[in-house]
Amino acid sequence: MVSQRPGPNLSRIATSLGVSVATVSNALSGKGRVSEALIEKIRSHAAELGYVPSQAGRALRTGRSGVLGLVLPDIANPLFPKIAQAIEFAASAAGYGVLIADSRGDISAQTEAINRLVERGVDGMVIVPRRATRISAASCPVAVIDTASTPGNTVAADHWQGGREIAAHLAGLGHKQILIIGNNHESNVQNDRAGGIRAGLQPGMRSETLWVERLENETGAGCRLGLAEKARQGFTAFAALSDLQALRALTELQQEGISVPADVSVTGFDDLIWSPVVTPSLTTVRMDMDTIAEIAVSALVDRINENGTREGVMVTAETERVPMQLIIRQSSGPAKPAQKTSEMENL
Amino acid sequence: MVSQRPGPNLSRIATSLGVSVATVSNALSGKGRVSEALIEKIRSHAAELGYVPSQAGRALRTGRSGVLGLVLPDIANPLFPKIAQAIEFAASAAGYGVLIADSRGDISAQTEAINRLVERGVDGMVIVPRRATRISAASCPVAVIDTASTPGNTVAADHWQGGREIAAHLAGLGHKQILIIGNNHESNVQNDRAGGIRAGLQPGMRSETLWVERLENETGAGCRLGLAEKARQGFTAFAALSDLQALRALTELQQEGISVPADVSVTGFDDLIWSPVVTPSLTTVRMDMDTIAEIAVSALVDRINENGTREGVMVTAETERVPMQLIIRQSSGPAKPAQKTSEMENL
DNA sequence: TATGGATGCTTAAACGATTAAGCGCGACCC
DNA sequence: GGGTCGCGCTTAATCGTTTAAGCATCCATA
Repeated sequence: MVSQRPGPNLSRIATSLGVSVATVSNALSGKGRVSEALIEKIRSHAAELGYVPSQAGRALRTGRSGVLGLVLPDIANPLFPKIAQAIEFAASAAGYGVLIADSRGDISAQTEAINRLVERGVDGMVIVPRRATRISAASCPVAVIDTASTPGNTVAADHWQGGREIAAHLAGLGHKQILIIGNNHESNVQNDRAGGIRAGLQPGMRSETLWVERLENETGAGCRLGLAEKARQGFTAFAALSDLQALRALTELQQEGISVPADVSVTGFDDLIWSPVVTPSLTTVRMDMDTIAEIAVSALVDRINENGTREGVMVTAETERVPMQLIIRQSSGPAKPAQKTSEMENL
Repeated sequence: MVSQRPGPNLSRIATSLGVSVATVSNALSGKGRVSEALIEKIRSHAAELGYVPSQAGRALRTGRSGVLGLVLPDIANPLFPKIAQAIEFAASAAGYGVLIADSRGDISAQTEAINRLVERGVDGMVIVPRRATRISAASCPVAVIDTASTPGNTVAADHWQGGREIAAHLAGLGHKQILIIGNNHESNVQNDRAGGIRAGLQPGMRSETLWVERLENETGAGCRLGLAEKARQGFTAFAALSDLQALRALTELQQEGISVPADVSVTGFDDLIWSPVVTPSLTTVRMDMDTIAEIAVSALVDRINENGTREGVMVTAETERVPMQLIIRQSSGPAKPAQKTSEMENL
């Protein structure tokens, strides 16, 4: 009843060439001692037969599945494609497959997702944690991608520095009053970004922070942010902590007849797919996901290859923060001279 | 040198209880003949020890890995999160894991990605093909999600019907001249959507199609679409074939001082994450990804469970097209009476 | 009282790979 | 010339699970 695997296996190659399975295995893996001539013969014959090693057999023997898990808080997050793509690429290059698991927002589902991956025998996993959750002990090496201020973080973009880049850019354009727009004040990432912006303000500049989530809890989802009013109050720059909020700000301002970047500037974070496409295209800060993924995966792979089991499962990397890159596009421009000096006196 | 798996295995449970491994296996799987009392004893002891069956051992014996592959043309496509989430959910519910593979846009990479999955021993895969590519024979069951007009398609949203919904909606609002905006005229999906729109036009309505890709090839990426000009020509509705193009259209029109929906209407496709968030929120058509994923996965699982190997690898499902749902938001409204009658004479 | 079958368990053989250990054999060294 | 070593291969054990087959035991039926 067992469905036969279609392809040939080691023993078929072995009997077909009149050698032992062990020799074939050694020849293909290049590990044992086999003569050059035989290696060549075995390899070509294996290729001819289209031999594909059985991961199951290998996994059973070696105790390694060759698969990494990727746990995401919510795949619907638009940042996900880049992360997944980068992780998949890095893992693939390192010879690993990637098993995905979505924790669908809630924390118990995150634990469940981790368990599912462990049951599937992943050799390690990359976790992008939900808000400030603590990773309950998984029985395999774990790399965490969140932000440097998260305890146990392995590697992440330097969100704080990204915030400073934004602040410096806006300062250079002459903006004095900056409205920071975030959607989740519990997110470590967003707090770091906002902190970076505030830390980068020059003397004579001030900022205020608008948490959209709070606004929505009070007045319902999809509500107006009231940015036109803010502009009238003297804010000339709207620094969103994610491109989604930036897009929201941009379209709301446009709808209200406020011109971007002539009247006010709008900036975002993450350089999501639509950022270059909207009009005006969005000035934002990009994470170097490829580098982050590569560091996370190679830290994970290094730990997996140390056969001596360390005490902790959390993996650490040498480089903990990867710089973010400012992408200047059309949505940011020189600050319009303040008209309402009464508001400026608030400084 | 072989790293020991941490948890207990069948034989540890067996010796610990003084029974044979086979009995333990039978008790846990409920397959053979074991007395009720012993089953209970074994199960509780296994749970106590935190026994987790080894997928590797099971896979080797049964020839099934319990893993499905998901091949995507380009994870960076913003539609991906929904597909991945839905597939992961459906697969998870059916007891399968999901291994992802990105073909990164190009066709040879798609073949490579498929091979990688086959090498990892997936039991089947879901493929969202790149444009009009033919799937080169994979040696496992394959479900294709594209559009009903693609040969070999397993299940997909009814893009044609979605187009008709849009057309009917715009017709009901009194629009006469509709500009269809697509980005890729080789995409089966986009062609079906455009075809559906055209087929749904009422007498007295006309449409024109603008392929952004062509425009970009001529004038460079990120170029203006010239929609304001089109609006002046008498087009009152802009029906984009994806929300990304809709967003592009919406922001360009707003930037040019054209009000949406007061002056013109904009519609999209797919109900992507930003659609409800932009101002005005986007009228669009949503695919029922959960249903599509469930159909695809269950067709795949059914085929996997038929141990008799059928000749073809392409899986078919009973329901081939899943209706799309019109989501009416703020970006579409009544057509403004035509001012340039000269243009209207073109009818 | 035999006989047949159901019951509850064990034995053992796979699945396909890896890898330590062993075994001739020729070369080399002192 | 005897001991040692390296080479090139084989033998055999092992990973953890599933499952067909076998073997007592006991109950029911003739």
